[in-house]
Amino acid sequence: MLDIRFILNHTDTVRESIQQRGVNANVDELLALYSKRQSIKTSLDNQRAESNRIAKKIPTLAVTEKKEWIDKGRALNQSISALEEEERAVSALFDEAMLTIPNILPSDTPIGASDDENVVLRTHLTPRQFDFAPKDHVELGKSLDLIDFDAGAKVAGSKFYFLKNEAVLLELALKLFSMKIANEAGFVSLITPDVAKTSILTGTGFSPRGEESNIYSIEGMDLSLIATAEIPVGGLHSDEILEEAQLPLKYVAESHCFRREAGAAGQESKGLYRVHQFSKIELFQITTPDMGEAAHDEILKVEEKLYQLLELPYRVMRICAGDLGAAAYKKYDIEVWMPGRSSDEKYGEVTSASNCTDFQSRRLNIKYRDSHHKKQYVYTLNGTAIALSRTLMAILENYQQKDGSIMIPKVLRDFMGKEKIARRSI
RNA sequence: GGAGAGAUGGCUGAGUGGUUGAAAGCGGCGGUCUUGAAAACCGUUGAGCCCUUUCGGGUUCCGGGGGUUCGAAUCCCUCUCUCUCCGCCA
Repeated sequence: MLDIRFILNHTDTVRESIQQRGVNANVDELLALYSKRQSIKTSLDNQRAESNRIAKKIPTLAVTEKKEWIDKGRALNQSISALEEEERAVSALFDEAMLTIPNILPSDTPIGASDDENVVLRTHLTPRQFDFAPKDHVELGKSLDLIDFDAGAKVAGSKFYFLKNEAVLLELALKLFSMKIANEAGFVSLITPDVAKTSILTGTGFSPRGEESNIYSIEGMDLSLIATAEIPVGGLHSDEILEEAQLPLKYVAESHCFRREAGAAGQESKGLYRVHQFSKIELFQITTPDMGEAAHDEILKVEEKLYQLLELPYRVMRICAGDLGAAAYKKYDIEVWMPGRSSDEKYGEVTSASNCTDFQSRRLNIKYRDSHHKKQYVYTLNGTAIALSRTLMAILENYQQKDGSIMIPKVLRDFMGKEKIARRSI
């Protein structure tokens, strides 16, 4: 959420962001609601002041005079109640409108409507040339008995799966490996609740309700399954005032992700690429505004280090205006080479690092006391260290051998206790 | 799941219907003292919103929501959370 005063003073900047992102948000309506709310509030304040004056006066009055003023107070309070109701209604509309306004954009944001217009910043490693016809991870997962989509569908529906055998070890190894690297960079490990309250969801910028919501809500409770650990970790310090000396706070969390992915289908979502449940390791930082840019770079650096150590070919993307989430001011993705993908470029997104500036912290109410003892909103940044299922599929596809076996990346061998996944003799 | 106790400012903790936005202590900030620091002493110190050039003024907020009353931190209802005991359980 932006600051309403910022919107009032920089209306054109906000309009530009809305236009460049191509989102549906009406600033004029918001401003109209704001001024309507203000005028109601002003007269409400005036009436309350009068009511308080009357209440204070009564104990000083003679018994004979009291009745008259008690009646006056009662009458005034009826008018106040009516105004309060009006104020509630307008405020609700105003709050709703505020939620539709996205973060602003830095001036160097690439212009574009969709992920097609994201900009390649750099590329690491040249994709391998196969001297045989490579299989995709679905085939590999089946032939090596690593992933069972049929069983997942039977138990939980389509787009659920069981991991089996070395796929389980590989996932666990990736978790430990990435946690360890993040720890070395000063990130504190967390395992979070897998559900969160609506206020935390909306504070982080997620919407649990509505047709397009990507969130599973729990029937009859004010709880939803989390779509990323960004949600509970963002909520961890909500309603707190931090000391500047505590910042930056750096967290790395095991992130269980539950997503409805309503309407997402087709070749691009084949196999493990787009599923209802997966895990990742998530990086999160809480910083002062000054530190934001450096923290963003640091998160990206950790991400790149992980994929470099895994020796997977990747490219770093700067995300264009139209492909940014509402909370993100600036965002980088890492895309890994996945030879089994059907798209032309065969790179698939595995991480995403966002600088959300104070957009989340304003809703979550996370502040810090600066050197002048002034309270300011913190910046929040988040990024995927490793998307486990997508990295798993990238490893299967990149490390496959002519004989159908899969080599294990060197950095994972100690965690796995083996260096190769071979066909089991049945 | 049952029974009880509680939730007050950055923290501890008073406060059961009318200058209580809130005692006291701690912490923070400013000052006196000191070569410097500590101690001591003095002063100051919650947040949001609105009006105001400044000074200042108004309003809301004592876990959340609702109610009683001219007036609620204080009374009533309800929800959430914490603690103790019992039950259940990995």
